[in-house]
Amino acid sequence: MDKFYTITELTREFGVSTRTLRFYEDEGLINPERRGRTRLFRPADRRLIQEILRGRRIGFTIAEIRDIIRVYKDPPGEVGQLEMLMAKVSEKRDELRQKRRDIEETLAELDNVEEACLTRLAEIGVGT
Amino acid sequence: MDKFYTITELTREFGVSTRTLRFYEDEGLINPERRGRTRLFRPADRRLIQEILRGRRIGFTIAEIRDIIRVYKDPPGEVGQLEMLMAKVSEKRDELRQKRRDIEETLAELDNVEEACLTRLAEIGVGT
DNA sequence: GCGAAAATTGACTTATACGTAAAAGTCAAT
DNA sequence: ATTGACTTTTACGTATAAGTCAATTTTCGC
Repeated sequence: MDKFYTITELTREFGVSTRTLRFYEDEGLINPERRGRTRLFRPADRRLIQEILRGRRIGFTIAEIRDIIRVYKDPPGEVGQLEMLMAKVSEKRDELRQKRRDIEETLAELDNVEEACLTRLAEIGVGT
Repeated sequence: MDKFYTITELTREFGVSTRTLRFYEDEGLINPERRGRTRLFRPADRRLIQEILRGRRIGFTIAEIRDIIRVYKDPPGEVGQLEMLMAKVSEKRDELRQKRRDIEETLAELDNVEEACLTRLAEIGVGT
């Protein structure tokens, strides 16, 4: 098989621009192969992009996403580095839990907003 | 009672700068009273700031936060406006649910990262 | 009512995450 | 060899959400 994707195939699949994928490469998040100058994206690259976009959706910065990715490719060898990373992971986890709470609360609030809209619509409907 | 807060009390409580709160005022998110030129923040303003920061944490833009806030203050009177708002609410809800999924997945991944770190640490520890 | 501390304003700067334009290269098909 | 669709690189531009700085007020404690 040895399937690969072109850059535009992936931009279409994920709804991002070519600029975005090249930017991610510049930032060292992905490293597609080349045939001449043209990028060849392998399934592994594709999965990586999915991860990057997931990180992006929850508000991670490029640097943070890079840190997470790096653990897999190139796990740090020094104890100090490992401990720093674990501290960061712990911090991120707290942050994500906070975010999850925020989302729950905001979802509840959106329900209120919707209800307020419906009430208002009913008022208008009755009045006319 | 008629308690109020100064701007710095709130910056300390919420860990933001005075410039940030003034920025939110410029953007029409809050409207603290004035005694002379000095802002007086009432409990209602304080709650509003909590909401704004919650919105910020989950990645809403200022404009989106403003839209949500406006519904309470000044619910739209036209049917068209109401329907537009409800469509937005629905969209936001989908977005938040996606984000919640992303967070769950990333939390799971952070567990993996941590485990990888621990394994690596154990290896190093044994080796030396 | 005075002086330090706090608050205000405006103008400018910053960081992140791309967008956009220009100019040239690639490649398959005609 | 040319067309057309796609891709590349480089370089500069932009929007959002504040931060920084400096120059004034304003307020508070005594």
